[in-house]
Amino acid sequence: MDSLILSVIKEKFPIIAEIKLQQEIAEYGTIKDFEAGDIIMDYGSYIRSVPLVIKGSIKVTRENEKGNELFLYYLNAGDTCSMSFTCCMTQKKSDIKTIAEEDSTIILIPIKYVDLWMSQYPSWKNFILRSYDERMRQLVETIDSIAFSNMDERLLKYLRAKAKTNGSSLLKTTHQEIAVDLHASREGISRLLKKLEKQGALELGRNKIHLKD
DNA sequence: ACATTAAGTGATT
DNA sequence: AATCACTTAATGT
Repeated sequence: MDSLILSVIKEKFPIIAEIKLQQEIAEYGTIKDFEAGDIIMDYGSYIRSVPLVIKGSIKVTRENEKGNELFLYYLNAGDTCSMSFTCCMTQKKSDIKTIAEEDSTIILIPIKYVDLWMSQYPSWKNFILRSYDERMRQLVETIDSIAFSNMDERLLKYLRAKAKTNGSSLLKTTHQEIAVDLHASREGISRLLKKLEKQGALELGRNKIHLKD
């Protein structure tokens, strides 16, 4: 059993309360490290385990058949990937791609235990359901920001989410990257950013955006 | 100094 | 708002 996992679970996942469950996670989970930019899961891959994020942050992106990408949300320490449960359970290919936003560490739980613990440990079931609920809310928010808000609001939301997940208001990114994530044109993003800069919401530089509050 | 890549601009649809 | 066809600016070699 891995005592590092044990202590990190206690610290980052307080909702997982049963000692016995913590020990099982430590016994059957494996730690994996990723460097910023690493692709953790790609479209079309089959998933055999569920990740618990213990360090860093992970960017979750959706892609359609034509290769159009769309940013969905970030996973941070204490989060898990809700998509991976259903993916595992139904043996379907992944519809999403996950990339390490920063250097990140996750614990991989084999699907067999994810399933088993649902019936054995109330706090596990609770944790899974709560994660689902949270993610669902976040997705709905994302959907209506796509459906109803103008691009500049969406852009601001995107920048704020990025700042939050990185714990810094100085974002290292390019207009092109943002355009891909938001499924917009680079020129459009440049113009909107310029507008936001004039409004005093941020400061622009090459490869960087300084977000002001 | 030169090449490469990011960002800005105006016109067109 | 997207796309095109540039221009300008920043950066790496």
